[in-house]
This record gives sequence, C-alpha cells and structure tokens, in this order.
Amino acid sequence: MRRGGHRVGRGRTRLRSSSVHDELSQRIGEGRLPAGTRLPSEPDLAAELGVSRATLREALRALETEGLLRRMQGSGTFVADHVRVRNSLDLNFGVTDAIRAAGMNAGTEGGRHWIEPTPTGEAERLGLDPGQDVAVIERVRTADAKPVVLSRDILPYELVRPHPELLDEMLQRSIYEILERDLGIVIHHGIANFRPVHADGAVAGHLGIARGELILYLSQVDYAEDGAPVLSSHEYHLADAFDYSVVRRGPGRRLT
Amino acid sequence: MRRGGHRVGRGRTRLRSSSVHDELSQRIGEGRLPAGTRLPSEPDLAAELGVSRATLREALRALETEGLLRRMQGSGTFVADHVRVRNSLDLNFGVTDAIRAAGMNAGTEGGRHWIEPTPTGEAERLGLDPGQDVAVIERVRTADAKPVVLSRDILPYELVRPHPELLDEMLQRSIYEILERDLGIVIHHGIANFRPVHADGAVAGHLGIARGELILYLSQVDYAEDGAPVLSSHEYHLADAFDYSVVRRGPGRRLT
DNA sequence: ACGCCACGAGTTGTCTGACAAATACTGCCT
DNA sequence: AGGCAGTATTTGTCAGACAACTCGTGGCGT
Repeated sequence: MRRGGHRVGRGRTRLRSSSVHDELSQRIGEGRLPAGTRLPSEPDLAAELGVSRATLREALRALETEGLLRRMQGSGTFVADHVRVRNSLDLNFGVTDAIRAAGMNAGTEGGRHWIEPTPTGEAERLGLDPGQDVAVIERVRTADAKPVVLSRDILPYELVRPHPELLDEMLQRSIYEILERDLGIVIHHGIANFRPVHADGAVAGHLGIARGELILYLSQVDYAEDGAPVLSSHEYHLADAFDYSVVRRGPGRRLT
Repeated sequence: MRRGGHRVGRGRTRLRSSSVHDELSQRIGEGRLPAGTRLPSEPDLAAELGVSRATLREALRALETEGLLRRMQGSGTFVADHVRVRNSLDLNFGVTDAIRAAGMNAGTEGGRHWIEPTPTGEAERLGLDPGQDVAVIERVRTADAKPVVLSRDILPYELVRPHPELLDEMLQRSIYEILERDLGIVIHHGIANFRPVHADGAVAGHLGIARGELILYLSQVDYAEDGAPVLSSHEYHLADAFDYSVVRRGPGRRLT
C-alpha cells in the first residue's frame, strides 16, 4: 500500500514567496500587525518587500488559507481575528510542551527502553513486517515533580540501529527533537486518537494513583514528510492534568 | 473587547479561483485524482478549466496549504498522500455527522428548550451582558435508537426572537443548518475543550446509564465569519460511542 | 561496458503590465 | 441632512515572457 513517495530534495533554495509568507506571518505573530489592521495595498506591499505583486499574492493566498488574513475585493486585506488557544491539540506537539505551556516544570521519572519483536497491531500502525524489531521507550512525565502522563513510544529499531545510544537520550529529551537533529527525520503530521478510560493496575502503579481513576488515553501515529509512519505513541494522561482544546473548522464551507 | 468586525457583504459573487479550488478539491476527494497522481502542467490545466494560469495558481496554492497537493519546481504538481480520518474532530462538525459517519441511524429523544437569563460563565463565552436572555436547547442524541450524547446548546435569544418557531425545529435538525439557512449565520470555526469525567446523576439519567460511568465531556464555542461568538455547546458523550481523532500538524515547520 | 557530463525538453517560480470587478469616498444636488 | 452619481482605490483576473529547477537522453572518454 505505501509507496516510497517522491524523493524530496532536502535543502533546496528557499522560494521567494515562502520567505514573504514567513515574514508576514512573523509580523502578525509578534503583534506588529494586530488583528483588524489593514495591510498596505498589494502594489505598495510588494514594493516594500522587494517582490512582484504575483509573488506577494502567492504568500497572501497561503496566509488567507491558514486563517491569518482576510481579503476583500475592492476593500483591502485585513489581519483576521486569529485564534490563539493554549495547548491546542492540532498545533502543539509533545507532552513536554504542554507541561511548559501550563507554566510547570517538565521532567521524567523511571524511564526505560527495550527492543522487542513488533507486536501485532503496531506492525500495522507502523507499516512493518511482523519479523522486524521495534524500540520501545517508556517514560513517566512529571509536572512539578508530580506524575501526570505515562507514555510508551514505539519506533522501528532499524531507524536507531546505527546510533543505539540515542535511545538513552530519548528518555530525557524530546523524541521529535532527536529524530530531527540526529536522524534527519522531520515529523510532518500525526493522527491522534483518544478516549476516556479507567486506570488499570499497571497504569495506576506508574502514575501513583488508585485503580479506576479517570484517564485520557491518547494513541497517536506520526508520519514523516514523505508519508512514511515513523513513531507510534500510547499516552495515559491524568484527567485533570491538562486542558485539551481543538480548533474545529466550520462545517464544510470553503475558506475563501 | 470584541468589536464588530468589518461588515462582510454576504452573498458576493463567487471568485473564479475559488470555483477552481472547489473543482480540484472535489476531484481529489472523490478519488478521481488518487494520491501520487501527477497533475497536468499548469498551462494545460488552466486551459482545461478555462482560466488563466494566475487564477489556477491561486487555487493550487490554497490546495497546497491545505495539504492536498505538493508542488515541486521543475518536476510537477502531485496529489499528496492526504489524510482521511473518520470523524476527525478538526474537520467534522456536529454529533449527527459523527453518528452517520459510523454507519448508524441518528435521532433525537426527549428534546426540550427554554429561555432563561444568561448564566454566569455563558455570558463570557458568548460575549453577552448578564441581563440578556439566552435560548437553551437540550437534546439526547441517539445512534440506532440508543442514547449516546446529551447536549445543551446555548445561543443568544435575540438571534431567534424574530422566528421563535425555529427553536422547535432545532430539536430535530442540525442547529448549524438552521443558523445558516434561516438566519444567514455561517459558522466559521469553533473551539472545543474536552476532558474525561464521571457521569453525575443528571447525565446518567438522561443517557440511561449508571452514575459514575465514563463520559467524554466536550464544551465548545462556535464563531461566525466575523469572529462573533454565536453558539455555546456542552456535550456529554458515552465513552465508547465514537472514535475521536485529530490530525496534528508537525512541530513547527512551515507548511510550504 | 561503464561512468561522467553536457545538453535540452518540460515544469514550476517570478516578473511585468494591463484591464475588470468590487468597494469606499467625495462632493454635488435637493 | 440625506440621497445620489461619479471617481479613486483596491483586489481579482488575464496575457506573455523569462528564470530556476528537474529529469531524462545521448555523447564522450576511459
């Protein structure tokens, strides 16, 4: 089912429209262009940024699709009332970020890792043959030294075989960060699935709570840029640990 | 805090680039352009669709930002391995859709509605003064005649004052649909917040379950195109009723 | 036979200039 | 003061050209 995908030249030259996009995105993000502001006219803005109007419009179109801008023919281009949500599930990544976003101190406790043959189920999630080995990283994440999340991260062992020492590092640091910095694998997106459950004995033990406590179980598969599955995660969150939100796009209507 | 926003002329003419966007989006969605397919060159495709290359590129840029396409200079434009997730929280809207997506029969049971002064909390969520009235619509949603969700939807009464009969309709049909068709209010996006809880007496009674059962509590505020809050919802979902997923965008990297 | 390189065809990216369509503004008229 | 027509401004679309990049092909040397 899964083909290789097209070879994507990693570091090719930056497109002008992409630079313009980032520049404007940054101005909006930093508050230099507050919501409601009207941008200069396209010819003026293009001149200021040193690109043609066509290139500028490429960037504007992307920003509009992302919901940062709103364009109205005959009237102008305005900065939208964009949505800022703490710890938004569809943007933020990683338990560490979530803990820090809540203003608490992120740590780990009792982490360990091992190699095992791919369990059934994981083979399908990661697109592996049942024979292959996977590396499992199990950690208890703490916020201000209190256990809040039990996580098991599973990735194909072949990815880390050349650098087994990375598994030790993964106990303490962000797996996403290590994948990118040391292995050159950039996670492009993930699909998370969640449901409420009761803590069973094992989970309760790790998190130091009573059996039957409320848990949000979150299972996720992360994919690389070319669509290949890279990382499978299972996380058990204390129900009252975080505030989970999602920005849901309107029912059907086109964005523009 | 909340200003009116810019008056947005409701039914203005459809932009060509927007039509082209929809057309291509539909071809991809229907599978006529499977993942991996290479699109015709821009000049050819523009000719086929009867628009200029510039207009076509507007549409392509949007589709790329949405993740449906991938463009590579010198190589071509390809249909991305796009993600299709059943009942994805960040796309789908409404309990009815979710039930139908699961292949079950959606219905309602024991719905009622009333008018009351804005409760504290709701006033802030909806940007109302404490004196104003709100309409509350309470429904139990069923899947194949089995209760699965208890929902309370709250909207400013002034919105429906001209057409009070709409409240009765809302008990049976989609509130989003009625807002749009009869009141001309298009929901642009919503922000949902959720956490696992135990069913209390009231919720258990409505859903016909025991107290203490697992519930996913989902509270959401929906906003119109101009950013004004329109609808506040509180939903109590049976834990095993649905499969909730979210597509999470990769850590930080720019899309293009 | 094999590998390397230059070349060219094909494709997306950017530029320029112009006109169409929609909106906002101005000032006159009543 | 209020309505209305005309005008300026702004985004949307069109057309054509060239630049930058990718990929396959065929020649060349070894």
